[in-house]
Amino acid sequence: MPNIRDVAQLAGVAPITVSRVINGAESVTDDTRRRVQYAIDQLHYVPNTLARSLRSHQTNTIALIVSDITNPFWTTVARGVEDTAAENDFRTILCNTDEDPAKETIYLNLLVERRVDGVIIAPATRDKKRLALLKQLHVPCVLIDRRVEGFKADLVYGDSRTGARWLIDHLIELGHQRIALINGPTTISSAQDRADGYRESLEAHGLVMEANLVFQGAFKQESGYQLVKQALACAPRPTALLAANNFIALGALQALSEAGQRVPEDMALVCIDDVPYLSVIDPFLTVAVQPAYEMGESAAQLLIERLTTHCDDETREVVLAPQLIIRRSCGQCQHNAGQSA
Amino acid sequence: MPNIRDVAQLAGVAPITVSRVINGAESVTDDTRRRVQYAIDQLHYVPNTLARSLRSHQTNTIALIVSDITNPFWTTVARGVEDTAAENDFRTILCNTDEDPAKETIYLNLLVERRVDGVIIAPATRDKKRLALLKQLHVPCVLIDRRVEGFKADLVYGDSRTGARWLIDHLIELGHQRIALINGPTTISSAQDRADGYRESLEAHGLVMEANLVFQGAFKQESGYQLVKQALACAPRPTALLAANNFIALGALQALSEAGQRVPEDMALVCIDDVPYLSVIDPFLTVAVQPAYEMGESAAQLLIERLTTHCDDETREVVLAPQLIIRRSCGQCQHNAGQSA
DNA sequence: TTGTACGCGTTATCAT
DNA sequence: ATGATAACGCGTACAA
Repeated sequence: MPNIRDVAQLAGVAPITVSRVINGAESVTDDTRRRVQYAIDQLHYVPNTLARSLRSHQTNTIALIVSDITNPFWTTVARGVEDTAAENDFRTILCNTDEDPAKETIYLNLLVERRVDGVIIAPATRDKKRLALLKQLHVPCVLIDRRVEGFKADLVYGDSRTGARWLIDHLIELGHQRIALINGPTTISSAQDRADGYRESLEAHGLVMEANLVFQGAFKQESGYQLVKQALACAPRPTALLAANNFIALGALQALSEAGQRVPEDMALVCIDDVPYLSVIDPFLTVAVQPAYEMGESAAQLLIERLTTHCDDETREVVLAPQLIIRRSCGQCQHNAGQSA
Repeated sequence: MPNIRDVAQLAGVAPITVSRVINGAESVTDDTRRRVQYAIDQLHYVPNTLARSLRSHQTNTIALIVSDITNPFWTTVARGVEDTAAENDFRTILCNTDEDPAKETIYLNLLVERRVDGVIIAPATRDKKRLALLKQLHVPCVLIDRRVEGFKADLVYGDSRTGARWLIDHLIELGHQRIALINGPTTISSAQDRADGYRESLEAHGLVMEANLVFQGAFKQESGYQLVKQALACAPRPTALLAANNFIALGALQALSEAGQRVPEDMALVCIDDVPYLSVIDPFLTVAVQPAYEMGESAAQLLIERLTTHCDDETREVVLAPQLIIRRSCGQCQHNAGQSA
């Protein structure tokens, strides 16, 4: 593959002149520029980013580490990050940990090896040990979707506590009294927030949180499936379910379908985040949607600002409001930006 | 950020010794190794991949360029590629063109700038001009899902012609005579294959392909939606639809739902590739699934073989068989690896 | 077993 | 406006 010296030789100039042409420097005669450009075209020369980055100490690359790439919530976040990064001439490396701390460690090392300029991460656990590497090497970092206590970094997350509260408010207004929570791992702040919102709404309506109606597992379909099977065995049986995320809701639908329970006639179901593609068929699910794309945008914005200004001032925190979408079986759709209460 | 010389200095050795320790060379005393490792830990030293690649002319990175990252088909392909690459100690860069040739050009340049070792690509069009850059610079390339006539490269694709044939066979056996094809852009080989299979099956059953029952647009939900609305206006109306991919099927479901047409009572619907998440609710769609994961695996395997053997022998072609999944509204599922006829 | 010298491709700095 | 030189961080070739 041709290098800058090959081009320089063919154009009869010094390598630095080629560099100037590539980078659009002013101080080059139109004539030399033409000759250099001709040589570039002739040789199909493409500059080597590796060498460039080695010199400049900048890769123009950021990383996004998510916990589940199969979840449309995260792919939407990724789009927000990538679009914002691209607008600022940054490339994005997308990594998927599958909620596995070991994978997270591997990726963090890999990314530092590649000298990414910064990292946006949804940490697999609230343990800050793994993130320490970034701090030690002064790699700027933005936490997304999940807080990590004691780790100083910019932070972007959705207010899912409020989202959960709205959903439970909605169910209670519809007359439900026994509402089960099918949650993710409460070691993760977002799951904790949703449990908090669930409890707060119940209490605000003079109801008590019953321990045997609160289930926790993973943010996965299989977990939702298993937990809802358990929930259905409760006596008395709950009349409504809050799924803590979209995949849990899918598992719930699966379990309910197997048990011959119709939604919402036999069992009400609401969840945080929209359930992919489902509304095409039967748009009945009331959900509190987190602004995934905006979360990605916001995180990338914070990171890139830090990268370009190089100022190490106070960390910033962005909390984005959810959107309640109330859907009924009749097919009507009612979108609601404000609180439903 | 510390470099190899900082570590060497702290350990009281030469940089090359540190290099040897990092790369697990035998010829290092246990004592020096310990001292070096201590220095590495002390400084939180992480080797610089950029410099390493600059020296070795190898980035251990391949690229996968897909046409629609929102489609589960492609994310599954990506998993196959990434897993296989990772097993062979290669990293994968994932790029999404959204079927836009301009984006494709940009990505190809970007990837060459980064000196990826090889590229797996689903070309946005059958024009081989954009791919020429790879050839000129001797960057190994594997085509996936789509053929490009006159472009010599390894090739992996699913036999969707057979898939389409099976699906139409199935519909005809159920008694359907007027079957519409809702296709993608026939400039793409996979769409062409599906049209061929459609026609072949009709002819094999003594039916003729009616031009006004063949619709073509994009491999997107919106396109499927619009085309099915047109198809419903046909007189006499078709009794069955073949959607050329899963997103087109989603658009079809949307259009049918709006028109008050139930599937399959009022209109039969089959498609190539499975429709994401839908079977959780109502597993009624008969589909011909392409082995997406295996396609990714296979493509990565071909590419990495070429990278490691450095031999420029003949190009290879891998055609993978689809799997017919016949589902009925009653909830029964019948999986069928062989031909349904 | 360990070290020295040099080169990978590019750009910053300082000259001309 | 253009060029010479050195440096980024690492690994190969060869020497000690």
